[in-house]
Amino acid sequence: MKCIQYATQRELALSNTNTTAGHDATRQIRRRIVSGELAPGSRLGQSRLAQELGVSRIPVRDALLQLAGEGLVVLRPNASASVAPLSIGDLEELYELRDLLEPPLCELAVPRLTAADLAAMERELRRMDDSLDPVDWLEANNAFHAAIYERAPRPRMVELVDRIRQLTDRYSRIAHQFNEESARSEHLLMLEAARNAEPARLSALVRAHIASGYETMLTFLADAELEAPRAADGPR
Amino acid sequence: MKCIQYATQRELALSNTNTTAGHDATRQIRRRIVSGELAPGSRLGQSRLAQELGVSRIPVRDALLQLAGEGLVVLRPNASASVAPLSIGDLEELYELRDLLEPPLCELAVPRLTAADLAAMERELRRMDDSLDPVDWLEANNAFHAAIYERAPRPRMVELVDRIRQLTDRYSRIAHQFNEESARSEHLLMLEAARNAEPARLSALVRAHIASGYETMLTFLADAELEAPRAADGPR
DNA sequence: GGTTCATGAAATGTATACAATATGCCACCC
DNA sequence: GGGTGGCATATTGTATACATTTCATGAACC
Repeated sequence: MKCIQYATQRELALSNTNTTAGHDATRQIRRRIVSGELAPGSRLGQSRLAQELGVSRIPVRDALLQLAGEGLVVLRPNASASVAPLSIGDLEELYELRDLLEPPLCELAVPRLTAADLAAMERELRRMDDSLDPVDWLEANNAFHAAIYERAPRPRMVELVDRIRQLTDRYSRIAHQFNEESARSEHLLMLEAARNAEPARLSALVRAHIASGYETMLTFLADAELEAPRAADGPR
Repeated sequence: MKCIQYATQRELALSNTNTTAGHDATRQIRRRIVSGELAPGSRLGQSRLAQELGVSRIPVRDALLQLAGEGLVVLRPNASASVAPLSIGDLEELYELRDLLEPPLCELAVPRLTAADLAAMERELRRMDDSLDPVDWLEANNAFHAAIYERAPRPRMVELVDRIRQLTDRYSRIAHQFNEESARSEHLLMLEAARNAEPARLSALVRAHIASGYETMLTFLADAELEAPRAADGPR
C-alpha cells in the first residue's frame, strides 16, 4: 500500500500542478490585492471578478473564502466581499506577531541550513537588486526569508509567518523606496550569520530587521493615505 | 452617512444572526471534528456531508474551505477532503505557538479587565465543574481563557490563539480526564492574578499552565492511538 | 436640510446539472 | 505473490438557474 503524503496548503500553493480554476483565481486576486491594484476597501463583486477571470462565480467564491482565511479579504453574509482595510494599528499587530514568531524560527532553522539554502539566499538577494517594481522586490524578499525559515521543523509556524508577511507586504509596497536601501545591508549581515551558523546572532539580526522595518514604515505611513484612493468613493 | 464596522471572522462565528447554510455547515462539521466524532483521517465526501446536513454540496464546499483554513481539514484537488491527522510533532508545534502568543496577550489584557470579565471567568469555571462531557469542558475552558485575552487590543492575535486552541482541543479531548483535575487549581490561581491585576504573574501562570498541559498530554498520548480508530480502514 | 420608508435593481446564497478527475476493482503479466 | 494496466464507479470542479437578501434611488414627511 503506497501512502500518499498529506499536502499542506502551502505546498499546494507553491506547486502549479493539479491546479484548479479556483486556485488560479485565488492566486490572481491575491496578487492584485498585494500589489495594490485592488485598493483596500474595494468591493469584490463575484460576478465582476468571474467575468474578468473568465470563469463562473463558483471558483471566485472559493477564492474569496480562501483569501478571507488569509486575512486579505473581508466577507459579510449576503453582501459583497471587500479588500481588507489597512490601519496603523493592524500594522503594529502584524509586526508584533512577526517579532514573536520569526526569531524562534531562525534559531531552529540555522543549524539545519544547507549549502543550497545559502545559495538560494544569495540568489534572492540578487533578485532584489535586479527587481524592477516593488512587487518583484517583495517577492524576492519573502523568498529570502523563507529560504531560512523553511528549514525549521515547524511547518505550521512557517506557513503562519508566510501569511503574516504577506499581509505586511501590502503596507511595505507603499513605503517601498524607504525600506529597500536599509534592508539591503541588513540582509547581507543576515546572510553572513547564516553562513557562519550563528543562530543567536541571526535571530538578533532578524529582530532588528523587523524593528527597523517597522520604524521606517511607520514614519512614512503616518501621513500616508491608508484608505482606498477614492476610486469609487470607497466601499463601506 | 452611517459607517458599518467591519465584522471579523471571529465576530461572525460568534453571532448567530445573519447566518447562512454555509456557516451552519461549518459549525456542525467543526464540532464533529473537534469532538472526535469525525476521526482524524476520515474522508469527508461532499455529497455525504450534504445529505447528512440537508443542504446541497455548495455550502459544504464553503465549509470545507473554511475549515481547511483553520487547519482542521486537509484538501487535495479533485480528491475527497479528510480530517486533518494528529501527530506528536504537530502537538508540540501547537503548544510552542501557544507559549509564544498567550503570555503577551495576558500582559496586554490584564490591565484592561473589567468586573464583567472577572465574572465571566468565574462563570466559565463553574461551567467546567458542571460539564458532563469533554467537549463541554473544553468549550468552557476556551471561554475562560478567551474572557481574558479578548480585552487585549490585538484582534488578530486573539483570533489566532482561538484557532490554535481549537486545534489543540482535538488532542485535549483524548487526554481529557488527565488534564481536568490539574487544570482546575491552575485556573483558580489565574483568576486570582487577574483579580489582583498582576499581568506578569498571570502571564507566568499561563506559561506554566501551558507547559503542564503539554506534559500531561504528552505522557498520555505517547502510547495512545492518534490515527483513526480504524473505522473504515483509515482515510485515503 | 435631514430622516424614514418603500421600491426596483443588483448581488449573493443555494440547488441542480454536467464535465473532468480520481478511486477501486479485476484481469493480466512478471 | 507483487506489480501493472484498464475499465466502471464515485467524487469533485464548474457552469447555469433561481430564490433571497442587500443596496441604491427617490419620494414623502418632519
